[in-house]
Amino acid sequence: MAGAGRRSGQDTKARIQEVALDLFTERGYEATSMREIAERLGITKAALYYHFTNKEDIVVSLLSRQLAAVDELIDWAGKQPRGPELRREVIERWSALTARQGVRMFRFAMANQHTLRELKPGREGMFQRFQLLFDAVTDPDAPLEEKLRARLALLTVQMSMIAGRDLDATDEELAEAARKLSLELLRL
Amino acid sequence: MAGAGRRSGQDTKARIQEVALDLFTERGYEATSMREIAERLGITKAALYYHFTNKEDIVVSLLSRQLAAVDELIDWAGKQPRGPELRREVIERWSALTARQGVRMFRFAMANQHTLRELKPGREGMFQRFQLLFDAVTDPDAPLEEKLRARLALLTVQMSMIAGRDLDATDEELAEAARKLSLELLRL
DNA sequence: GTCTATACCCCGATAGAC
DNA sequence: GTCTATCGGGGTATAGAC
Repeated sequence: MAGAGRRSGQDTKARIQEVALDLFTERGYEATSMREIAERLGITKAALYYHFTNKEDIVVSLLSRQLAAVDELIDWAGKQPRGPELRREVIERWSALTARQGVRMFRFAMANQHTLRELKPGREGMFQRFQLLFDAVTDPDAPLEEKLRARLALLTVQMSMIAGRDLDATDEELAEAARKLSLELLRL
Repeated sequence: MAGAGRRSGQDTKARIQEVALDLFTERGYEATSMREIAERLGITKAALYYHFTNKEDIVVSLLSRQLAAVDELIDWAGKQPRGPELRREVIERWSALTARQGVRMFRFAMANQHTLRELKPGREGMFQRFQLLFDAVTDPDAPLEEKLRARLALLTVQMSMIAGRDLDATDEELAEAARKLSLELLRL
């Protein structure tokens, strides 16, 4: 066991992420100040800037694992033959990803859409990532309704986590219901 | 015709709302500063505070007409007998409201969810308003999936305006496709 | 390598002069 | 009805203590 009076940099960094995720989710990214984060941890604002280059960097660090998983799904989908089977499989994986990565992160992402749209961590921002997933699930020549259907099916998984928050069901039950409705929208 | 060199207070107020709606929608509420709004109009920040008590007041003034229409729908729905017929009619009115009030306003509302959740203009905030609409459309004893279905059906109308933005269709075509999918979700 | 002190300029908001 | 001046607090940058 390490001494209690000293903290490693790794430890502090993780604690910053922990506190930041809580505050960003509760009050929103913009409404949360660097001073608040620092105060909760008993350190100064400047200490945050040792561990992260700026406020945005904190949020990017929080999302990086999620984004890597999404990128993996996009790459996988790009290599498969198009069709109803792919659509079903993408929804299944997308749904599993949401459940596994933690509903907490996705609630955070949905609640801070506007902020996140500006960020470009790695590949090209999550707006473009959604676009890529949409493309994997839709035929480019499909009629408007079909394209909209595909987009809504993917968004349904996340939307449900927000819209069903008060429904007195566990996150797992909610995710399962969302998965079913999502497949239904794609007529699978 | 009024003289061109003088502006009435009404005029200035309307011009502030115009510029603010543009900026709030493009860059988001939090990312837009009072100075930017003032600069675009060739006045100072302080002048804004003559016309509006604070930044939030501008956004509330922009939403007031929309909210009045939503309140009307809630009140009407509350007086009708529950059932599939009411569900269909609520979706139809909700959809028409979205189209009529202007997609622009709803894009703004969706893009700034987190900000708007804190506001309580008049009745009780738009989070509670959604809740009331949900209640009108769902049986309290319905299973989880049915309740989620109702919520998603209502949200689909708005979500489509965001998700289908790149689909190279007119707002009217998009709204019509969304209406159909929304009814489909409710199995009507 | 880890953090504090301090200073910068922009933010929303207010007071008071014109 | 609009301005200037000012306030506390926000994100950010850096110098330097340990």
